[in-house]
Amino acid sequence: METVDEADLTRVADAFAARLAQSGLPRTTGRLLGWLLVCDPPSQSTTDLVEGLRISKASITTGMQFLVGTGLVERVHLRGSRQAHYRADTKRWADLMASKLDAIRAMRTLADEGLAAMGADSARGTRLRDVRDLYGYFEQGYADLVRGWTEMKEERR
Amino acid sequence: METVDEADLTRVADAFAARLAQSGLPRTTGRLLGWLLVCDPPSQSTTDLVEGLRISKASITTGMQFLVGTGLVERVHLRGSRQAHYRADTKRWADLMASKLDAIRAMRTLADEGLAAMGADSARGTRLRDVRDLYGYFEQGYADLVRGWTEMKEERR
DNA sequence: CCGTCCGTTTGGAAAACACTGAACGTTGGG
DNA sequence: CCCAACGTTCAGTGTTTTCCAAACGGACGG
Repeated sequence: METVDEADLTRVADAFAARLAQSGLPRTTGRLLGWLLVCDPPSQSTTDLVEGLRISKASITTGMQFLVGTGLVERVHLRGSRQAHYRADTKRWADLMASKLDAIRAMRTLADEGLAAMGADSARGTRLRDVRDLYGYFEQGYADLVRGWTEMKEERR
Repeated sequence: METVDEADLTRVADAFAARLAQSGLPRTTGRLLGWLLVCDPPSQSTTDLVEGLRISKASITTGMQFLVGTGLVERVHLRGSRQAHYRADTKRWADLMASKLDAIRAMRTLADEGLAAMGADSARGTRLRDVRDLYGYFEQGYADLVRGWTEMKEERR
């Protein structure tokens, strides 16, 4: 059993962080999340994280507040230790994908409201109708996708 | 033919801007894009925009550089006018939706690379495998969605 | 009741960002 | 040849964000 190079793992965590940063997540928060996906053991204490990622305690607190808030990470209490431990909850990543449906729906709704604000049949509405049709299509299809995933997970139970 | 209240339209444009701002788009750029979806006439000169949106010339230049760069807006030259005119190109919004596929794929790739960096069969890889499966599913399904849209548009031609 | 070990809050430094007015270069009309 | 109009670039300002060190407060062991 070959041991895994820790430097490789931090690189993986940082790669995740870089990608997540493009979605607006702060760098340190992304590093926390990425690290929790690859670390060993899967549950890490604050001091573990400070040591492994060279991030201040303060940043860990704020980052974890967000991650625990979204459910992507859960706090666990390990017996025998008074420290807080954190563990990635991969089941919740599906919620993250599902939440994008809200963004799509919001855009479709916006287009509908815009159309209502003008004469819905006027030539001026052509552009908004295009936008609404596009988002309407994806709203429908993406909702099916999300449903498909959850159903697949349920029947595997 | 009832005339449309211009204040209502700026409100629609601003609503779009607010939504797009949540995706990281600067406020003024979002207002430009929203306005071009509802304005009349559909093609607007820089001075039209300065007047209608109370945005500085400079911001219009930089905002339009981005919007034209993504293809969401196109520059048109109206005969008889030396001014640059901008028009929303709603066909390109589909590209925007398609580009999200890249983000999904990037995440799936990241997970795969992470798995490769560790022993792929180790128990440690469970979390990354979960993530990869999720993104793999959505990568596949979303690609089908995008394809469905383009095919639908092509056969309507 | 004291000292130690936690995590959180606070205050602030540094950097990134959005937006603007003004200066600039270019182009067409007179 | 000059003037006016137009878009771009530049430099500066105010705001927001990210991150940390230090102060703080609570809980447990002795």
